Amino acid sequence: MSTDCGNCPLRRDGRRFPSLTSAQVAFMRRIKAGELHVDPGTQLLMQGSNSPQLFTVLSGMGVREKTLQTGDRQVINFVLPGDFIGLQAGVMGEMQHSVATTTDMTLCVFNRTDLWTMFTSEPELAFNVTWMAAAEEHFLGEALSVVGQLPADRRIAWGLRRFYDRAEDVGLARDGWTRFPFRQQDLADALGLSLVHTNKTLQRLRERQILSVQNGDLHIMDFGAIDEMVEVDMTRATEERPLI
Amino acid sequence: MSTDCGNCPLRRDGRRFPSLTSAQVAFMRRIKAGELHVDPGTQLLMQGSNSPQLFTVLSGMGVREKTLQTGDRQVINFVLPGDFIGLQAGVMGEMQHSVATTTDMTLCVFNRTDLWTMFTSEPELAFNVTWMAAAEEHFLGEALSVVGQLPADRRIAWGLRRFYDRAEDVGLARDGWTRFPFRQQDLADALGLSLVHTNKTLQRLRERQILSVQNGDLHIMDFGAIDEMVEVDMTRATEERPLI
DNA sequence: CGTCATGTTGAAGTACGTCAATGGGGGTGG
DNA sequence: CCACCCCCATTGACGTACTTCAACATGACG
Repeated sequence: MSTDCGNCPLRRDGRRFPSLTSAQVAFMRRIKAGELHVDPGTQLLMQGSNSPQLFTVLSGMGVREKTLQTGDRQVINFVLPGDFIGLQAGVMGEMQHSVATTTDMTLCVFNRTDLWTMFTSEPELAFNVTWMAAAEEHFLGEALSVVGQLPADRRIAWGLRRFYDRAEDVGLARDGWTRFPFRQQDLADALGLSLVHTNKTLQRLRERQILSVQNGDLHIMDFGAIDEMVEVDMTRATEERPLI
Repeated sequence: MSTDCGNCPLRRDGRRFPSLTSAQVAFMRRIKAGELHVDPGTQLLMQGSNSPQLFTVLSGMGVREKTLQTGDRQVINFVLPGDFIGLQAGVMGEMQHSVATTTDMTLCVFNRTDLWTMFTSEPELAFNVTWMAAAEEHFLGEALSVVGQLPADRRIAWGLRRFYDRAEDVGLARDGWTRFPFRQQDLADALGLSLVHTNKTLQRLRERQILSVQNGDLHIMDFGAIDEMVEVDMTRATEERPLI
């Protein structure tokens, strides 16, 4: 049974997504091709492939990752509900990274060809797509700065703080706590660190009562300390963010 | 004297930009607010500011850079003719990085408010904006992978090869040669390396007859060797790329 | 002819990576 | 209920690619 766009779970409750006009809801209903449920450990989009689909994550988490020819892996970003994935293939013709799930996941499926329809008939939604691409571009510039310039403890503080904020935005975090269904290896690959060094640095952050990752839970214990460690501006847009 | 959009220098000759319909040219003429000429060393867009303008680079080069609170600097990307800058501020409200010139530069100026007009009246141009944002997102994901996973010599090989390809796309490179109006410090900051190590690594790449940077010129001597060093897929889109 | 910016070089320190072993929890099968 | 395995977290020892410091060289410019 497919979720109705007029009753999208992401737009309910305290989440930071704006509501749509009825015409926009009707449009989304029309282009929604279906719903996809997948298990943990599933490859959704494959590097080098040419997927005709775009997805919006309704629930569940995963990683966007890029595998180099040596087998080195970079986690580009963690994937959370509300994320729109596949735009690069939709726009550029071929995926240059993969998306893999780490939990059960439910996704909305759209056909790539309908993206163009959106630009001609629903400019506000099209603008939202651009907004999201620009937001992701901004995030990646920040990630590049952190990985390029900061030492291990600050990278980790930044990465987990950013994850927490994103989880909070979609109603998945409260009081410093959130689910973190990833391995230390995933975190290491996201921040350009080795597994061993990530493990040891995580331990010291735990001892310093700053944050802790255990049993798949992330606990931010000292927001102030992280703000001081992280050299980038962590202020977030206060406005609602779009969703496709 | 301002350049006419119908005679845009970027769309002439062997450059990889598509031509526009006459309606599109008329639209561009209408929203073009003016032209800006600046000297080397000029800050165009400032981190933390709220510029009401968007720019397309007509000629000249520079850097997009992010300064951390410690003073550490990350060069996010080199800026070349054809680049569209200011979208993040245009879409998200505030610049999170700066753009600075390293040569004389001429830019087309647009008002941010006209971006919305473009989405309502010229969907194809709006789609092009999204295409460019997705392309930049792709580039940054690749940069993150390289900085996160590869050793110094491969980072440099990747960075300079990518620069060469981009320069070639806009007709500024031939036979392995192109202008490179940046300091070693800029390259180091782009790749997350120290100046000293960048210098020594550049020297070894020169001795190995792979590439050389001297007197503001970049010379790619051995494309094949670079392809082997660089662990990412260097294939480029063969289609024409958009320009705003 | 001094000053400034950039490139170059050597020496010394360290944050990080690699290697390798251990331990624990959760499945699965006997 | 135990035995086995697999995946992942943890720990210690060791090596090194990188950073930092500091000095010097070069050319442009006024």
